[in-house]
Amino acid sequence: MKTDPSFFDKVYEVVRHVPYGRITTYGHIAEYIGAKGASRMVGWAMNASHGGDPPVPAHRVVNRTGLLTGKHHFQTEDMMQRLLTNEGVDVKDDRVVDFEKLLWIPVKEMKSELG
DNA sequence: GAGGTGACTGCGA
DNA sequence: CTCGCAGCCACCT
Repeated sequence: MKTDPSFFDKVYEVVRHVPYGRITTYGHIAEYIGAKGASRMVGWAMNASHGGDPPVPAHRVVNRTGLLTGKHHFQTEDMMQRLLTNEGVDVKDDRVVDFEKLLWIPVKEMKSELG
């Protein structure tokens, strides 16, 4: 079908599946939608997620090092960190503390969900 | 149709 | 450890 969901829609859906108090990375999202290596597109999609409906918790998406690289694209630079801390995710120096523990992998978690 | 952009990632020095 | 380069692919002009 040429009317298949856009690349962006795939990204949005995965991000929306990220549970509360959890985070994921661009690479894992890209891999899940079959665009492994195209992690840049994920971030690009996030930029278009503003005003999306339903809203996309872009603040739960960070780079592979847990760094809040996209915080500059929020309403305010401290918005991303604030949202994360609000969910119980501790952030320090623009990095997610114990981000590996809070890391949520769609390719892994979503698969289990299907079963 | 062609060129430029980007909220990333991996590898080498 | 830090710094730089190349690959990746959809969207915009």
